Amino acid sequence: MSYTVDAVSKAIELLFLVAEEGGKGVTELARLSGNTKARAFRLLTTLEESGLVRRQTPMATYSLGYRALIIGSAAQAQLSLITVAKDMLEPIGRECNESVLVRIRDGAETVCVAWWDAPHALRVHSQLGDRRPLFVGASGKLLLAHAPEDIQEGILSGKLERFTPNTIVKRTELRRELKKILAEGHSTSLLEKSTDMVAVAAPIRDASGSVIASLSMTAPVTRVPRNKLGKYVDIIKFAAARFSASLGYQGE
Amino acid sequence: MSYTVDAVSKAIELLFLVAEEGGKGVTELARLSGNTKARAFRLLTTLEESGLVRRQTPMATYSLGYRALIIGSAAQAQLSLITVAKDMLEPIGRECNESVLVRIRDGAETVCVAWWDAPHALRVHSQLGDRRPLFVGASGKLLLAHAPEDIQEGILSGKLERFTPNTIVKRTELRRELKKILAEGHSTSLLEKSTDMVAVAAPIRDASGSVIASLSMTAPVTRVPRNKLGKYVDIIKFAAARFSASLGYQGE
DNA sequence: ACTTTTGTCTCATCTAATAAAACAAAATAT
DNA sequence: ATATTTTGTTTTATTAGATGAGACAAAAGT
Repeated sequence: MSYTVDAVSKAIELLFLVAEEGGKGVTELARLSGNTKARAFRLLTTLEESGLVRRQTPMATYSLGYRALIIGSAAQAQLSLITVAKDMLEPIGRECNESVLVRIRDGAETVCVAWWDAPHALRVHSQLGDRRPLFVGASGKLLLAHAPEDIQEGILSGKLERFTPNTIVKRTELRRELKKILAEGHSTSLLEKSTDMVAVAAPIRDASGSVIASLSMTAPVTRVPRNKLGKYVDIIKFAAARFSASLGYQGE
Repeated sequence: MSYTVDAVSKAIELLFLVAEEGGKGVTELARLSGNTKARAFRLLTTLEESGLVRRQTPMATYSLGYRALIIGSAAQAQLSLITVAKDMLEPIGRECNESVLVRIRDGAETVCVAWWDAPHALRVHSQLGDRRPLFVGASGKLLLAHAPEDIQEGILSGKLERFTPNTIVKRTELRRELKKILAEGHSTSLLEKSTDMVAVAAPIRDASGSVIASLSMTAPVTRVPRNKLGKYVDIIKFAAARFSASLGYQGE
């Protein structure tokens, strides 16, 4: 028996459901979450009372509330990864003269948690909360390479969706790529996610030494052709090491 | 009997407590939240399992987790106030050529939920989640004027902390000011919160007509002396009206 | 080495969350 | 308009499961 309170787990599950799919009613949320209508109603009412979700009348459709926003900003202040990123990302970006961002793994996806946009007219526009699959792109593959076995197996046994001609969709090839990423300590992407972008990523470690995030640079291929990518590998790897040091990582 | 689930309310209360005071242990959180140690432990373990909080070992100290961050970014996407602000704030700011921001009321405080920084060397630096009391400054007083009676009474019966010589600390004066704000449809602040800033605020209304936020402009008094403030009143009032219209407000 | 304080765990008790079903209020169809 | 379906909301009796108290262990402090 684990030390968790079922009603709370179910309520949080419901909160995440509302986060993913805002604007749904009690009946649908109940169905999607596998709760009875009565339970879903009571849990949602409780969440509403706290301000985490709010009910749009009429028709009682639920979406996230302002308290969720506030919790999010408090999290930004408490997560050292984010506070460090706030200080370090801009200098790193200026060094690259390209957009840089920090992504973490959330299940089988990566999420952008911090970024700095390069001041070019043509640039990648990133945003807090941007998601993408774990197996494409420099940071995706990097985080996949450092993910627990079960996550890796989950990805490798599922279908690998093709985004561009360069997307790695063959299992064996992806496995080889992951091995290479671990050996070299960085990851690159040439037009894997979209046909005009390249990227470089390196691991960010916390005090315990485990990889908690990726630091990546991404730029249009027209500005950074593949033979010029090597220069950025060094910058990003070194910057990621400094980043890790700021988080208390002692290794090398 | 209200339709809320007690365990869930208590868990969320604990989540908010962790948001306010990160880095505390089970015993202290239990004491602060009025729960038994066993209950606090179980609730925190449940929150931890969901990723909303995380436990720093050793010493089991709790702080917000990445899921809180993710929920926050989802909330930004779902709250129309925020999405509208993302589009409208920059043009409004450029029109003023000063920093502009949107604040909401949270209990007896205001919270910054969106902002645009003017590109001056000397500028107000705002941030998501910035808090301040409800009775000082242009947006504070504006939101107080539109707050429910019990909130107003709570503020007016408590102590009004002085921040500058210009802070309104007399009840009767504050009451008069609130009445004036309601009558005129905007609010101003001359050096009330800090000795070098002035501000103008106007109400943002949603489709139901209730005031849900304030739109304000704030600038150093050296750039906007008090006799030049009138110009901004018009800009901000008009901008707030457009803002409200974007949120579905039909009135005038 | 001792004391205090912390986090973790067990267990019997009874609160309080639950499912099911009735109800009401919309929305949709006829 | 009226009937029908689908929604959200409320009640109630039942028993699952959350609870408080306190034991325990592992640190932290003295």
